[in-house]
Amino acid sequence: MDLFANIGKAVLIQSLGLQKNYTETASESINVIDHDNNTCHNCKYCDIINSFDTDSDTYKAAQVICESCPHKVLTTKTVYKKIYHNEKNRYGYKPRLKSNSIKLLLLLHFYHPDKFGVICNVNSLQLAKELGCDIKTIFNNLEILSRYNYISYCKSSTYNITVCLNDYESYYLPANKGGRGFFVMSLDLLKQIIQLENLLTLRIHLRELIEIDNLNIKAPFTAVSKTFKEIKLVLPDYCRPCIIKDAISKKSDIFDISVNDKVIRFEINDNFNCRRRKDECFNQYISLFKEFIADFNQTVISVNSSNVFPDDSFDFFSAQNEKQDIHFQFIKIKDYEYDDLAQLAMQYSYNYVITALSTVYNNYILHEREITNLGGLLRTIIISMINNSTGPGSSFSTGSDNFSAA
DNA sequence: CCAGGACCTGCGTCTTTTGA
DNA sequence: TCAAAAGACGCAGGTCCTGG
Repeated sequence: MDLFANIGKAVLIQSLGLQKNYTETASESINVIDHDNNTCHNCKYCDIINSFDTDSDTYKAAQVICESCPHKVLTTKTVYKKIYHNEKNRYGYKPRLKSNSIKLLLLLHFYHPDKFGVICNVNSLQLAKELGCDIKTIFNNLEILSRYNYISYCKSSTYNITVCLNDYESYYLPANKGGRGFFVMSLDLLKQIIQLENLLTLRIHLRELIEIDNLNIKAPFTAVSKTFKEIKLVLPDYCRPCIIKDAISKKSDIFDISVNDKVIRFEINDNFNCRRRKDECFNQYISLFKEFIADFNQTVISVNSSNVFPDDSFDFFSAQNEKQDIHFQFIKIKDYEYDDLAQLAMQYSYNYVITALSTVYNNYILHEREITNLGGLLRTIIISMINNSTGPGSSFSTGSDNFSAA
């Protein structure tokens, strides 16, 4: 399982149920020419503005002249704009899902889908274990997800299934090509979400997570406030305030929820603020890799001069066994390649990347074979390690990986 | 297959809000 | 201020989900 998964917002919102349509009046202050002052009072064009019909050519001509008048005085005016919100138009429609279907859909995203959204040979027993439900429930919900067009799936053996996340390719499209963005979910957050038993609690939590994520694009946000009315818009009709109250009274580690009067405030626990968490994590990985490479190159110097080999759990120096007097090379990594390394570590864990790097070292760098795309090469190696299960074990139980899932 | 529970719908009744 | 409209609540009964 991956440590982070990208989940399309359109799909997620459809699964939670579309918000009822509503209109919002937005106000905006704009600068306009103030004709009600002493300089204007003796002007012909001001007189026209005040007396002629706004549609007339004379009025429009006067407007143009006023616009470039050196004596003009500006004032601010508030204008109101009606904004229509229609999620069905924005995100498309699929039927609203129940608790286990939502959780299963999220969970599937963590089994490294390829770029088309295809996930091969997922063990359904493991899915059941992750969700804490019966395997029958897994198959029942796969059937529901498939019937509602969220996924396509088939059994590849008694317990293994192969899945395609139907809308996966649209997750990464820009807005003008129909992309609606994706939510970056950490494995930790998923585990918390799975703990939520009440369906409405689940829906409200996911909605607020998306909301905070959307706000985070512009500036860092840690809390949102909602009225009961606003929450009701995203829930089925029968959800009266008392039912919502009941749903938000269920404790979770994700949000600190406080209610006063008619406003409910959702304060997110920093550990689950994924976008911030991800940036932090990304930077930590970059410095970790830089540190590793610097240390490694130091080691190379002493290995080449003294022929004393360090304990090397990642097999960087295994070539010593095959050939005496080997001259070990430095690893040179460009700045943008560190970004790729960090990206891979986020997805597959630090240890996988270092193990893959040792393979590259032995097969490319020592043989002075040219590497055109280090990131791509490492990814290919990691994927084949995962498929053959020869990787460094479970990606979230390794010691050097302690901040990736914290 | 089916019992039991979660989730949802419709309806009567009561309360609050709206707007003339 | 008051009546109509909208909202809230609880209940009965239906549908869907879960797991033996």
